[in-house]
Amino acid sequence: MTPPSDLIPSFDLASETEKAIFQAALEVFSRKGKDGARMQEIADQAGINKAMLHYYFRSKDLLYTSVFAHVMSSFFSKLESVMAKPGPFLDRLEEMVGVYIDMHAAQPEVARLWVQENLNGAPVARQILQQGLQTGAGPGPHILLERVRKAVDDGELQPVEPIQLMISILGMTVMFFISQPTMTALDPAISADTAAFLNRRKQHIIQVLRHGISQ
Amino acid sequence: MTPPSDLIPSFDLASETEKAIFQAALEVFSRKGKDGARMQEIADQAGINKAMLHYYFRSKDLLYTSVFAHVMSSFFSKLESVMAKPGPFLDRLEEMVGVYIDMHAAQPEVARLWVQENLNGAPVARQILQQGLQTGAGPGPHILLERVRKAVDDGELQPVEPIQLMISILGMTVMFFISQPTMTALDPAISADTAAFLNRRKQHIIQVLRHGISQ
DNA sequence: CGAGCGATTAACTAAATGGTTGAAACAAAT
DNA sequence: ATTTGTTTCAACCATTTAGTTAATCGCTCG
Repeated sequence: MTPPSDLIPSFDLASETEKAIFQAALEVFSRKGKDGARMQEIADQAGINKAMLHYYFRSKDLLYTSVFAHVMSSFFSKLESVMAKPGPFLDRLEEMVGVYIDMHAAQPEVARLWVQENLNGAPVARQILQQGLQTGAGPGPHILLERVRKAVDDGELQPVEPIQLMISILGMTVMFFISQPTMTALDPAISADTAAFLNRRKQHIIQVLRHGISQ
Repeated sequence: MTPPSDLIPSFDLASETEKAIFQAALEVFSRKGKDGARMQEIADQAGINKAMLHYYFRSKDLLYTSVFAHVMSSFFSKLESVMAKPGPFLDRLEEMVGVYIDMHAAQPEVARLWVQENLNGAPVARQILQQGLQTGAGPGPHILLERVRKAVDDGELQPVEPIQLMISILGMTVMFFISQPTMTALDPAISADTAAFLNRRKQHIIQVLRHGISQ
């Protein structure tokens, strides 16, 4: 069933079922949180028997940790690669906003899972970070912070506290995916054509970041 | 024990225990979500016997719905009263950002509960809205949307899609309270003096909204 | 005092949940 | 065909969980 898609010898010889479990777990955990999720629901969503969950991942805790760690490191590395590029900071920022929104549009569960973890006090995130060795996750968001500091020093930006800007960018890009039910209830145009809405969203964020909204 | 604090005949003769339950439920639900929360944990946090939860609120569902509905309507009414005031839109906005952040600083659980509900697909919020009759909740966020439309028409703002601006404001003000563990891990200065950080946050948001960050 | 009544509690129940197991199905190798 | 190893599953177990109950506390009022 599972053709060895490429010959890269590294990790992840994931079988179809393993991938199905992974995706189902991501969806359920991101909606209900670690404690709210039910193993049976994950199994149903993956279309497999509950025993398989424990066959591939030993326990609920391990399943959650695996999903969270994997998903975060893949997101971070993408982020880094964008921010590491050279060029004017605001252009980098513009690309980052675009990429970030596209990533979340393709997989909104990732942001939701990250929020769930934070609402819960981020115990698993802490544990992963302390083990450290994880996937060589590297500097992660620190790159963005450093880049902002440099841009301010170089006079590219008005003086801005890096962490403040980071929270603002994160908030503007991610908030929609976190509050989608409320927002679509407020404005039906969103669900009518979500892709178009998200394109307008990118432009809006860039506009605000560059020039603000005052006339 | 519970002195009839004022003679307003309306609702809410809540006893001390009822208030304790309410607050404890808010805290636990906001961390774990409706399904993740345990009635025992709520009881422990409130310092009472678990049976009292069912004595005052009949079931877990009813407790959650009560807490969510109450908390949302009180937040909305505050919001409305700020936006309804006259004066230049950007001044209103500035006041709103300040009030909003202060409210969340005083009770971060409210935003967290709202996010939990949204992550879960907002079934309870929907149900409450359909019943409608609830607390005369009124127009709620629509006031903000209308106000933005008017400000654009009057030439006070650059052309902005109201819902986009609303998401941006919400994102910038609320995101910190949702992602506090991650943010404090990234910048220890935050936990050193959170009040000062939040004041800088207000100024930053206003700066971005008014003029953006480009030099 | 003591009858009445709301508030409170420990002990209990039925159902749901995380996790286990032993056997069966399946595939590839010998 | 037999073996060997992996994948899959139904049935099962122990614990946890929402919800109940019946008894008790503590107050107020006659």
